[in-house]
Amino acid sequence: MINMTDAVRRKVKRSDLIADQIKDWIVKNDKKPGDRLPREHELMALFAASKGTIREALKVLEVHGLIRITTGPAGGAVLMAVPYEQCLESVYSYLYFREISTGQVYALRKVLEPELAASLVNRVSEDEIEELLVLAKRSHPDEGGDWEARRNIELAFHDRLAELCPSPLLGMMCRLLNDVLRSMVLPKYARSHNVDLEETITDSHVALVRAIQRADAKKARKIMAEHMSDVQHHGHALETPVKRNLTLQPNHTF
Amino acid sequence: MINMTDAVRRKVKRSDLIADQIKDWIVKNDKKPGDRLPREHELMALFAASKGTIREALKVLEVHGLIRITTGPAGGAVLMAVPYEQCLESVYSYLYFREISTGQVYALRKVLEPELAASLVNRVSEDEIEELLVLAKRSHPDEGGDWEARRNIELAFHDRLAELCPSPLLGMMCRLLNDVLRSMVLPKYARSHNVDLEETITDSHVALVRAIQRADAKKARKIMAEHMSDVQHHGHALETPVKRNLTLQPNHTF
DNA sequence: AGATATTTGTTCGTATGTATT
DNA sequence: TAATACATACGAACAAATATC
Repeated sequence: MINMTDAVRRKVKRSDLIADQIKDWIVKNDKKPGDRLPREHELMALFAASKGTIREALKVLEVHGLIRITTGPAGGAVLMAVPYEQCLESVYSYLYFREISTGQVYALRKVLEPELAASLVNRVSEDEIEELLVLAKRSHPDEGGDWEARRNIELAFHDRLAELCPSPLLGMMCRLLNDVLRSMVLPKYARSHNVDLEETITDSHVALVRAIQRADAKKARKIMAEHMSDVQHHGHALETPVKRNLTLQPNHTF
Repeated sequence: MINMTDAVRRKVKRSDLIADQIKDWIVKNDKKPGDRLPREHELMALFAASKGTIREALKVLEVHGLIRITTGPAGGAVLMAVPYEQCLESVYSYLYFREISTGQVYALRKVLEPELAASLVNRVSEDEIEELLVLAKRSHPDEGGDWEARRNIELAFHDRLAELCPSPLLGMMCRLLNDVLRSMVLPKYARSHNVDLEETITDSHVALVRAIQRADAKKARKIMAEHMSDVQHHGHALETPVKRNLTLQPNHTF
């Protein structure tokens, strides 16, 4: 049965309790990103705890990505909108001891990406359309680079779509799947240089951007659905558990 | 552009670096849930850091839910599969400063829950079928309890489905949406005692379990899709941003 | 550019609590 | 019950970073 009390009961340490108290303080005082938390010494007085304990409590918020701590005068803990990477790191930890197959990832992308595509209609500027077009064309096999680099560009295109998504939840889920694909599946991917498929991919991307530009949600959803079928059939061959990861690799830049 | 180096570069503190080193140690030594990490003193020697720094590093892993630290002899840090609640807490932090509408939540459930239903075919035991049936019937308006209690039972049914899902990713996403609904949307929900709808909901749940029992994936998907349309239309009226939360409430038990 | 004040970061010593044997 | 091995908490001192004058 659903029982959250176990998770809550596990918080017996003073630092964990104080972490929750600080969270309550944030909600209660309606603090926004950029606002500063009280200083360590003030927190020590506020919650009647020693420096070490307060620091452990702040560490909890910092690990969640809720605050950034800087030294020096005018330093301290400032609130911030949690960056996506922090969320990803937690989800990676969650998935580490669970078996994921490539088929499961593709199955999810198949239903989520079409929704993503449709959600972007009337939501992207002309500049962003242009940016997407450039990115889409860069994944064409004639553009050079090796096979893996082109796959990364392809995923970067999907990442950009997710970033532009007006629904934070949908955007997060799509980026999540992209990252799982990138860091866990791609390295195992058989290097099957299927040029026909690669051209189809590029064409789909371009057609998709055009549909979004024309504000044709129905067409955008359809193109993405077909696109997902294409890559699913290709990737489905390797029905293997994905490689596991705990730390984020800084290889995502290109 | 996608640039993970910022997130990585932010880790300049010794404790964060050591946390990553411990993660690498876990992956390298192929440690599994239940295995123990070296003692504090050994870790101090291994990574040449003081007690406080090691403690902060362990704190990072503990916040992610990757280890649980117990006191006493034979105590210390033991590895564990990250509980779902820990993942949820991170996602809550991620969503805290982002605007989410109820419509976005329902739109996602509409595409994910049917997949969840289909994924359960041939994956649940007779005992679990029986358990689901009991749970399904408990949400009937004749079963007593107030409106909110019945909504919670309804969500508990969906939670159980997600727990049984063979795909960790899909299961996690569905539970996530349930929790967002429960803790952020339900409290605002107009108490519209629509008895007809409530009976329809119970019927759908029962029919769904029967379809799963008959291993009829197509029917299961269809029933869930219609079910999602029903509740979406009802909940869609309140197109408001959802209430924000940072700490998990232990109210989920009933 | 350099000194200084302010704030976090790190370390140590010690005392306390807690679970095992 | 007592001895133990360990984590937890506190306080004080010092180190490092950084904004400001």
